[in-house]
Amino acid sequence: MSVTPLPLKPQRPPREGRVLQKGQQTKAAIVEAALGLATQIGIEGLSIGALAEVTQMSKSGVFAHFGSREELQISVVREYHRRFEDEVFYPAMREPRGLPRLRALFRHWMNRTSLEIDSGCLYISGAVEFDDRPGPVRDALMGSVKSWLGAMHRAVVQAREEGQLRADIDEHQLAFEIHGLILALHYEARFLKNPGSLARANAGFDHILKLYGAHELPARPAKPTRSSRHAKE
Amino acid sequence: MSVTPLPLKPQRPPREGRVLQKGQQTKAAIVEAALGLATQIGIEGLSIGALAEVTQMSKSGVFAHFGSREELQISVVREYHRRFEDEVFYPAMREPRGLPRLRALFRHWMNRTSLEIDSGCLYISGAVEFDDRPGPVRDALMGSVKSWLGAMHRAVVQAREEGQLRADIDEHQLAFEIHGLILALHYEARFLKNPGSLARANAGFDHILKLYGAHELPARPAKPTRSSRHAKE
DNA sequence: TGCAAAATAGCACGACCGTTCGTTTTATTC
DNA sequence: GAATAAAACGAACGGTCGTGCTATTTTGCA
Repeated sequence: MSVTPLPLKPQRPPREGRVLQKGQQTKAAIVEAALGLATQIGIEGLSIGALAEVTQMSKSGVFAHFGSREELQISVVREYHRRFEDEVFYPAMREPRGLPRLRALFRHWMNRTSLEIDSGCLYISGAVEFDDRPGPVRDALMGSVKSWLGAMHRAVVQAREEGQLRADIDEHQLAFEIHGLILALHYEARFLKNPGSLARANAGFDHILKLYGAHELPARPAKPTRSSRHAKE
Repeated sequence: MSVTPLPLKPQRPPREGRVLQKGQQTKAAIVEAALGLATQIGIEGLSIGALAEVTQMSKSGVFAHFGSREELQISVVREYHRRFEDEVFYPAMREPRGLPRLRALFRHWMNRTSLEIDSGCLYISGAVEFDDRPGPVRDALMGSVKSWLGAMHRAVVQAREEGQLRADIDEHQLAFEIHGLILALHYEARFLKNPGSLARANAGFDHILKLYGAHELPARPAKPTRSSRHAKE
């Protein structure tokens, strides 16, 4: 009992040259379906049975690709993160740093959120589902959200460094208020079905920029800008 | 089969004089426990079994008080509504109409939300759980939320009528942004465990008032105020 | 104190859940 | 083609769920 069983046959490592795409292919299809399900009924609402029905597979067939429901949930979170990056983060990063990039981040975020009025947002529903349920799913979710909010925060910092925002602002405060606009949009549009929420979120962003913006201030930056520090451009 | 079965004994209506408070008493205790459970794991997470365990009753004993899980959920929503009113709405209504009352509404709302960082908010988790799940529970939830947001909106309108806010504002816009602050607070404090969220929500409210406030404007109201229309005070 | 009604318990049901296991089908390599 | 590994299946298990039925206990009033 306490003896560690030795494998009768030496366990050869899986061959490296092997491509074996069929498995990955259906796994991707399952994750795709799971993502659609999860955004509508929540990550916790995901069930192997329902997923098997959608993908026309057997329960055990679906299950085998993940080994556990939790691993499936994590895969879904990771896939959502990847898409969020592709749709919101990377496009905005092509804009010049500072206010243009901050505006682009918000614009793409709004675009995605407005689509998610119909489909649901995993970062919002997930936050509610896992706000006091520790575990690897929650960790994955928090990691993704923090990485995104961190990107927003960085954009605010850079905009201030460029002298495009008041020098005395708290960047976290600005990011917090922007986050609130997105959350209010999602809440009032998706749950309450209030029309006009989209316009209000946009107007809110303008209000924030009006309050924090350096429009009235002279063009001299109060702090050394990043471009001056790096002596480029 | 198609014959409507007649009751062998004539069904007498329940006696009116009977008081029988024991039932209502344990029912209230069940709802109390259910409320605690629901704020933590969600309305959909409520289960008769778990509730029976908490209240030291049998499943069927708990069940009998409601007749269905859905009715239990509705009772929980109603109880939450009642407490929200008692804790946030009524205290604020004792303040004079206009800006003082608006400030009080927000202050009490903040107080409750900051407590709910630990316990959870039914209006927020419920919105996520029922945003595309029609039915009586969702209706009850939406009714409560709308009634509360309506009260906030009314306070904004009155503050403008009193000349304490700019005359050209959109009251829905202001209410929307305030709602966003609360949502961001709940998200960042409860899920992300970010410290300082409370202060940021408060600062956000001040920013909104600074932007919309009539501080710089002369005291002449641009529109007839409610008090002048009613020629009182 | 007796009695009817209300309140609660006990039990079983069908449905669905995640998971395991042995088997069968399919895909890849020789 | 055969050989072999990967992938998918099907049935079953133990568990929890909401709910329906029938007893039993408790309650409140005559």
